[in-house]
Amino acid sequence: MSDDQQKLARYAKALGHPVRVYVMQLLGQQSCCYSGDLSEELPIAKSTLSQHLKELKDAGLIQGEIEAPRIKYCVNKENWSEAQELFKTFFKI
Amino acid sequence: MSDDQQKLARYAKALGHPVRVYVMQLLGQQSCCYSGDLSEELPIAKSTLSQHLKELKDAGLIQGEIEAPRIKYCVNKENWSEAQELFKTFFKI
DNA sequence: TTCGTTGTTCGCAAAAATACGAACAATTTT
DNA sequence: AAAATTGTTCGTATTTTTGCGAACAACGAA
Repeated sequence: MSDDQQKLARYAKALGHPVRVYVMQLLGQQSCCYSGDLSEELPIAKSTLSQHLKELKDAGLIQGEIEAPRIKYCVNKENWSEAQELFKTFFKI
Repeated sequence: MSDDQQKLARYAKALGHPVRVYVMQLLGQQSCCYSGDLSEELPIAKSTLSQHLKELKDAGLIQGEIEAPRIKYCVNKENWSEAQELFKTFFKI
């Protein structure tokens, strides 16, 4: 069980929920977003959304920047690239 | 939250554990494998491994074929291709 | 038919994920 | 300073995941 397999599993796990996939896909289209934007579109409680964002942050896929009184979320490009590479290799693309 | 996002999340979830990534990666190199082969290489109980294989089977990523007294596991090519496409699009490769 | 091999299923336990509302904190607006 | 906005954290409950050993089932071999 290699290090890359561990990392891939970690990223996959973070993407293992529809809400989190949705968020990442949105951040692919528009570079940033705010929790409030998401909250309007998604049928979940704010606290639940916050937890999903935390999961993505903990996995390293996104990062938050304070822009008072809001928080601007963006893709963590470095880790996103890593995930991209890992999945690319995994699927032998 | 689209259907594709649901599917992607489902596949990602199935790949969200190192053991399961390991199994899929092995099946990428050699077309098939037996539970016994994996059991020797992985530091987990047979019953635990069996559960992980069931997860991959339930997600549609692998399929088992009886080859008494063993079970031959292979990649489910159709679903694997689907997953491949979904991730490809997701990562904009 | 009895034994051995292979792998699943069962029963259990502990940990993690999911989800919600209420309370809280930080900052801006009034 | 008071009120409004934004989003996190807390407390709680439910469900799912992970893991093990023991028991079981299916089949081939002796």
